[in-house]
This record gives sequence, structure tokens and C-alpha cells, in this order.
Amino acid sequence: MPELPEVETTRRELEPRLVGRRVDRVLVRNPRLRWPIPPELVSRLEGRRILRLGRRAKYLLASNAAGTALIHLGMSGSLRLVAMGEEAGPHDHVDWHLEDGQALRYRDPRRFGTMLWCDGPTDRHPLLSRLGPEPFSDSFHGNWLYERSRGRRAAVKSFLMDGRTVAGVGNIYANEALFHAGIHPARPAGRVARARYHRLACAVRRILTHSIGSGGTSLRDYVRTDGEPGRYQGRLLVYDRAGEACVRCRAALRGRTIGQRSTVWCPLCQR
DNA sequence: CTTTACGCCTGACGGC
DNA sequence: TGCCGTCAGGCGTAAA
Repeated sequence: MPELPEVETTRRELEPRLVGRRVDRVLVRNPRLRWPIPPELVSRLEGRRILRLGRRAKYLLASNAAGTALIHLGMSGSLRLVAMGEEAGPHDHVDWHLEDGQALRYRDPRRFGTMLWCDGPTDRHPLLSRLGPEPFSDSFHGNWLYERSRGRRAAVKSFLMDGRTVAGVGNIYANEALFHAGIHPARPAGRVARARYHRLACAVRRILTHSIGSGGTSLRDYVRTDGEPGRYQGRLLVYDRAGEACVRCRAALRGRTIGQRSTVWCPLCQR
């Protein structure tokens, strides 16, 4: 499932191949993603050059002179560059035909993903306007987490996964970051001390940095734009390891659902 | 305001 | 072997 490192890896791989290129034609085989792909996405993209490929949370933002395409990979989506004419599979829902004979191919078996068009500034788009700070921005730090969490009774893991708290931290990395910071995922967010939030913010940044450097996690569906798997999976310390031994203290890792999400933690290392 | 549950969808997996 | 039920998972939305 594409998390932020996978999306950022995709962005970095695609950027040099897309920016400056003209989109000649957009072929929508199946518009039924999470929301229908709007017809104006096609008309706004065709005939214009892509000027920028950005990212906000897990949304990829492909801009041209007319506006911006918002692309979300959901939990099974991928973007690849293919040679134009390469046969499309059953889940290859959209191709952007580029002037250089390649096509940007969007595949998403479960169709939880998104491809929308935004005419104006993207920071005013309803899907983006209420997002919290990017994890690598200066405004994301322990004090922000601490101040924002006061009075909150929800689990710190749910708090961390709320996009208004910090953008783009999904289930896998929430589990990992809480382990690194030694914080029990079910602890009420308002009962985590300032110093521990400082550790948590550092852990989030460190883990995301390492995962991006490894090309993403490559759990289950995710593959890179070249079809190769990411390499961070072997570095996951708790996710998907319930019942196994904690790498630090060898205690059996615990697992249960918190906030409708599978959660794993070490009962000794995390308090 | 906060918190919780739901639903979209398919592939993987386990039981028979 | 094959069929079927169950479940995960991002995240917006509705409901409490």
C-alpha cells in the first residue's frame, strides 16, 4: 500500500521524465475511481506541457498552465511510464500519452485512488485545505504535537494518523514511529508528555527519510515506477509482526485493532 | 468541537 | 481442485 515514502519515491522517479513534456492525449478506460474522473481533467491536460510534479501528503500534484491534476494512489495504485502501445491490463484505468512516445499509466486494482482536476490554487482545494504540516516542514515538531494534543482522549496513534495533525503518516509508519519513540499506541494523545512528542516527531522524520532512501516499503501491492519493489520492508520493526519477538527486548509483540487499524507494539518497550 | 463507524473495492488467504 | 466467506486498507463522510 502506497504510503508517503512510496508516493515521494514515485514523484522523484517521474519528475524528470514528465516535467517539460506535453500531454498529447489522455485515455480514460475506466473513470470509476473513488470519485469519477472528471471530463475536464482530460480537456485541461491535453495539448499542454506539465510544468511541475509536486506532492502534498499522499497526493501527487501535476501542474500545467491551466491548473493541477490531483492523483492519489489509494491503497493499490501505481504510476509507471510505459512505451505507448504497450498492452494495458484490466486495472490500467488511465494513460497520459506524452509527446515522446511514452505513456504515464495509472493502475489501481481496488480503485480507492483518485484522479481529479483543480483549476485554482491547490491549497484551497477541499481535499488539501485542512491538511496539517508536511512531516519535513519546519512547522512539524514536538511542540506542535504537544499543543495540538492537549485535552484529546483519542489514542495517540489515531491522533498521529489524522491528516490535520501531520500530513501523510499512514498506518505502517504510525506503528513504526511509536515503537521508535517508545510510546504505547493506545495511550490517550493528551497524556503524552512534551519530551515524548519531541521524540515522536523526530522518529517520524527519521523513519520516513530512511524509507524514501530505500525506495519505499513495497508491502503487498506497491511497486516502483520501474516495476522494482522497494527495499524498506525488511526494516519494519513492528508492523505485521504481532507475536514475533521485539528486536530490542525479545518480548512477544502485541497486536490489536485501534481506531479500525491493525496495530502492533511491544508491551515492554512502549508505555 | 471531538470521536467513532462505515463504505468503497479487489486480491489473498483459509476452510471445507 | 474449486468455491466461498472474511479481511485489510486510505481516508472522506456521516453520525453520534
